[in-house]
Amino acid sequence: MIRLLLAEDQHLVRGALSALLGLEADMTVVAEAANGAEAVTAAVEHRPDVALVDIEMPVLSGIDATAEIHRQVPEVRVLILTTFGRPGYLRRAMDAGARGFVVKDTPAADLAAAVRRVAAGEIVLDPSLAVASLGSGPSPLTDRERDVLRAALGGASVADIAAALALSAGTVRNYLSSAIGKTAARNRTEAARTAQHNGWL
Amino acid sequence: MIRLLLAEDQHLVRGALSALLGLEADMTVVAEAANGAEAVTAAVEHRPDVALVDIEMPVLSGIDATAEIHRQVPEVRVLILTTFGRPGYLRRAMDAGARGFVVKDTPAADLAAAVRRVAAGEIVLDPSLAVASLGSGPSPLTDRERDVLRAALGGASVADIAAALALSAGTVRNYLSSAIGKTAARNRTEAARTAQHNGWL
DNA sequence: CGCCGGATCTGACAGATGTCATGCCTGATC
DNA sequence: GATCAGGCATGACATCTGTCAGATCCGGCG
Repeated sequence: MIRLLLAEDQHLVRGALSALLGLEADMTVVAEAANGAEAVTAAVEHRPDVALVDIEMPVLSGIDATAEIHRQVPEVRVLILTTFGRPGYLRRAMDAGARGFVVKDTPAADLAAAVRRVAAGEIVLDPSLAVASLGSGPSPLTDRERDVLRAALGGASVADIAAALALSAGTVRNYLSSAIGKTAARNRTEAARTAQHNGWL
Repeated sequence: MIRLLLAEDQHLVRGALSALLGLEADMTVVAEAANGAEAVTAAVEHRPDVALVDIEMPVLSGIDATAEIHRQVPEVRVLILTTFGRPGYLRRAMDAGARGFVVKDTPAADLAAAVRRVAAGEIVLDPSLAVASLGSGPSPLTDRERDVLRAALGGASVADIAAALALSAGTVRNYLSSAIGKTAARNRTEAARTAQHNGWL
C-alpha cells in the first residue's frame, strides 16, 4: 500500500486528486496540505511514501517545501505536480531533492503510474520537459538581476526598486539593462516575462 | 440522474474532477472537452444537464464557449469553474449566460452541491465573489483602452502597439495614459496588471 | 601576488514614455 | 439640432528608461 501526502492549495483540485488516487487499489491518501508549510508538517508527522507537491502554493512554495521535506524526512519521496512546465522549475525542483516532476496536463491515468514509479525508487521526469530544460539551460541571471526583475514584474519604477532593495537608481538601471540583454528582451517588462516563463525568478 | 459535461484544459484536473463527481450517486459524466471549441461541440451532441466549464482554455475561452452553448443549446446549464475570482470574469460569465460561478478554491464537497442546485434551475454564485463584483463595479475602460492594455501586457512598445492596432503612436499613448488614469496606476505595466486582475481585459 | 567576475556606484546621452492642450469626426441621447 | 462620449490625431513638454563608459570594492583562483 502506497501512503500518499497531497499538497495543493486549491481545495477543489486537491479533493479531486484525492478522489482520483483513492480509486487506485494500492494507494491511500494519509494527509492533505493547503500550503507548503502544512506540507512539511504533515510529511514529518505522517511519513508518507510519496508526497505529491504543487509548486504554486502560498506561505511556502512547493520548491522550498520540497527542500525542507528532503532535509527533515529524506525517506519521503517528493513528486512535484505543477501547472507550468517552466524549464527552470524542473531544475530547481530536482536540486531541492524532488524525485519526479509531472505537469498537470498529463493524462490522468499516468499520474498513478508516476506515483508507483517514484514509490519504487525511480526518478520520473516528463520527457518533453527534460528536453526543454536541457535546451534552455540554467539561469544566466545573477542574484541581483533576479531581484530587480522580480520587482519589475509588478510594474515598479526604478525608484521603487531602488528603495525596496536599498540600491542606487543607477545601479538598478544597470541590472535591468544587463538582464534585458541576457534575456534578449527589448524592455524590462519583456525581460521579466521571459525570465518568469523560463522559471528563472 | 444529472448528466455532466466537463470542460477543462488540464488533463489531470479534468480526470480528477471526473473521478470526484463520478463518486456521486446521482451524477454521471457523459462527455469531456479539453478546450472551448470541443466544449461547444460536445454540448450540442450530448445535451448534458450541466456543463462545468473552466474559463482559462485554449482555442475558445470558457466565456466565449458559454455564450455559444447558451445560443445553440439554451437548455444546457453552464456552471463556470475557474481558478481566479476576478470580479470582471464573474460579470462577463453571467452576461454570457452562465448559471453559476464557482472558484477552484471552494471545498470539494461544495462542488456537487453547486452542480445539483444549477441542475435544479437555481443560480449559484460564490458569495464572496458576488460582493467583490459589486464592489469593484464594471470595467471603466473603453474598447480601445482595453486593446492597448492587452497589447501592453506582453511588454510591447508604443510603436509595436500602434502597428498592431493600425493607430498612430500618439493615439496609443493617449489611450495608455487614460487607462493608467482609470486604473489608478503609475505606468502601463501596473495598469495592465490591475486591469487583468480585475478581469477587465 | 595578479587577475577576474560580481556587486556597487556615478555621470552622460538618446530615445521612449506619460501628460496635456487641442482639434476633428461620428453616433447616441435628450 | 445641440450636446456628449468615444475614437482618432497632432505637437510640445517633462520625466523615465535603457545604454555606455568608467570607477571602486571584494572574494576566489591560478
